Amino acid sequence: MAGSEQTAAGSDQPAADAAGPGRDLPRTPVLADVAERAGVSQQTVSRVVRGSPVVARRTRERVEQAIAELGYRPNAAARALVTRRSHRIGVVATTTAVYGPTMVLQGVQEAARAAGYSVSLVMVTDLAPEAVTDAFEELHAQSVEGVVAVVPEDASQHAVQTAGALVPCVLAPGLDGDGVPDAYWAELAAARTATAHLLRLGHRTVHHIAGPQDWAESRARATGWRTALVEAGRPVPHPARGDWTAAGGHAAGHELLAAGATAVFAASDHMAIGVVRAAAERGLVVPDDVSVVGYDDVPEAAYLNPPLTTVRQDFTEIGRRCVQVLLRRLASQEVPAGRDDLALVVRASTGPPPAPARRTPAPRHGARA
Amino acid sequence: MAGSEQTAAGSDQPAADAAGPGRDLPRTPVLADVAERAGVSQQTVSRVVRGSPVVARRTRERVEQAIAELGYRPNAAARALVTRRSHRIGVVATTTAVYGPTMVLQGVQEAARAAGYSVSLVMVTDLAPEAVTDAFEELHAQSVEGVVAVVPEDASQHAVQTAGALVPCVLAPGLDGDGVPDAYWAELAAARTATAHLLRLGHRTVHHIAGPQDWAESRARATGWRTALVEAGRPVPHPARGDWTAAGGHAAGHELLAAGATAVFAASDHMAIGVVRAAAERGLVVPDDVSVVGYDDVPEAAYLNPPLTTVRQDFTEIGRRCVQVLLRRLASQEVPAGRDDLALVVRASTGPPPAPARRTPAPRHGARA
DNA sequence: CCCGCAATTGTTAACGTTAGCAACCGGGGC
DNA sequence: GCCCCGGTTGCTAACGTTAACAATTGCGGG
Repeated sequence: MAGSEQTAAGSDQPAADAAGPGRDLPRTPVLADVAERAGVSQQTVSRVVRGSPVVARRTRERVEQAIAELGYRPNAAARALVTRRSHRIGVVATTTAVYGPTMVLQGVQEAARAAGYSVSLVMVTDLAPEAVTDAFEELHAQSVEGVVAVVPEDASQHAVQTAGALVPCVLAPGLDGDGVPDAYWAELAAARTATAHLLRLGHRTVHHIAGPQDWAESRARATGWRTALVEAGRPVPHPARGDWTAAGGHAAGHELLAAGATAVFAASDHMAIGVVRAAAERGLVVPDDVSVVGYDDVPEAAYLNPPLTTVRQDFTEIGRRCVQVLLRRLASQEVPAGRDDLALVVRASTGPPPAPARRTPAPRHGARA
Repeated sequence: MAGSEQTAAGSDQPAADAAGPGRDLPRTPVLADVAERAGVSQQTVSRVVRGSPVVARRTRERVEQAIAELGYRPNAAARALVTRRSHRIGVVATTTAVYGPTMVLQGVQEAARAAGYSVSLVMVTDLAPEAVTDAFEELHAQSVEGVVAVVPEDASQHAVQTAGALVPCVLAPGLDGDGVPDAYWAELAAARTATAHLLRLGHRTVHHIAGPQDWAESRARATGWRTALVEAGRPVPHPARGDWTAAGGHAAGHELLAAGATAVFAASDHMAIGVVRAAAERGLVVPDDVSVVGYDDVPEAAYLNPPLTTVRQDFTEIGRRCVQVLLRRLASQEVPAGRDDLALVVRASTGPPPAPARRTPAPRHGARA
């Protein structure tokens, strides 16, 4: 050991080490190379790299210098192999509702990185349970330590149960286990508030465009809407169903508007955009003839025509919470429950109904429909 | 075969898991377990797993059954260690302009998966060169075989050069090396077409809201806009600068409208949304008083008020192409050049100017600003 | 002057897989 | 009868790292 090549007059190409791979060979350096250069054992280098406190100061400095000179990088695969820890989490995300999942993804990435984890991504376009299961399998094959799923609850139900046995999973809102109800209640409450806002403006009732059936979020929002209506003793019209997109909202909007809706609560901003468009196509002015409320508060919401009243949601925070829950679960710690990032933000797309129940206001534009 | 440790009888542990793989121990099975069960060597199992053709049919079947029974999964880390191939590519993505990068990411993911690669994601919020370099370093530490970068060209310049020496990199539009000019020309041409469309409608000139300076896309689009103006011999007004967002477009839009713009070409749909809003705030009607063109064709564009004329872009395809280029480069194959996914789609946000040079039309709304 | 302790450092053996080569086997050509 | 053959299969040694334990050192106390 400590065969200092330098003293051995190594100006040209001496046998740098036993096997004799020339030192000028640009092979990526490994622990052994650093050890040789620093004149210590591999184990000591390993200790330095991992920040073990038992290394003498002088030794550590010498090793660190050797690392810097050689440009040494630990090999993740070797490390994962021996420690049985990959320091990697997986994300299964749907791509349907672009804005939300993306922001969640960002939060996940951010939090994971901060915690020393890297993230593997699998995006699923096909939401058949089988496809989702495949996604989990693939992540499992990469030996991720946990998975965050940003997919509709129903599609992932089976997959989570199957994969959950192999690797810890957290479902999107990040409040699973005992927390699930909380996430549900929070969404429900926000939807209820949004609906109540419309009722308070004087609308006799509020129509709803729900999201896809298999999302728990859709159900929570629909239930919140229904709750507000029932509490106020108003009729509960049959909800339309959208697919989170503007196109879906547009179709559903026409349907509702044809039925005489004066207030529409859409389960996503993009669907709300479609509703506003449908109204315009029918010669109706928002908010004079019809009020529209969205959900998500996408960045554009404040700049639409008219600016959209909506429920703000902190997607990034959701992503961070997912990671937190996952990591705590991995460490068998208690996970926090509760969610308070939802807030109604009132803008110009909502107003009193055109013809309130009791009063007959001066006609202002006259619905041209 | 596997019995070597047993004959050696070295361990004091009751054979449970020291020697024989305790069949009731729920440890995850490894190659050796399958080998023992199938009565063959590890090597043969390995060959079956990898689909090597030299295994006899009967043997293969026996091994496959053992694999199924045990639920064996190859260990990715061990495999990566010995083959020196991670079958993983990295993506560095900015999160600023949500729609584009997300769709690119989806294309990347899709293509990578199809090619047997998994993807590691690092999102950068801070676009300082140093932060971007960090992102590359992190991916390198995960021993990715290549990196796709969806970040502004300038921020990644340094990082790509640094990291490029260690691992192959492809920059977002996916046509680098000799292809870069092509991507540039395609964007330029599309912007030129969009601008020409406005001129053909009768506008004396067209104002422009550019994207952030450090994106090559911004420069290409601005140049295309300028080219169209120069070709038509029109004055070239000073362009405003946005940040891809509706908020930025809103501010820039006010600026341009105050300067009397009748036609605005925004470098992104979200900025165009901001412009339309700014127009509305000034009592201007789109397209009667001012025409607006966007870029991207986000899914909502067709449902805005009014539906937005814009340049369609196939982001997913871009992502796929990035992977293709990367993989071909890894195999030292020729990479294709060229890009033809851009197309102007004309909708209702563009029309003739309110007061063409020669005629004096009846004033219709009168700007209340 | 020796013992033991604490602080360091080194040695050995995994981790689960694949590559390279050796070994085996039944059969046909000479 | 011998040798070589292609088709299979097995053995051994890596790959780069960490865990567990052993060895070495310096130092104060008995």
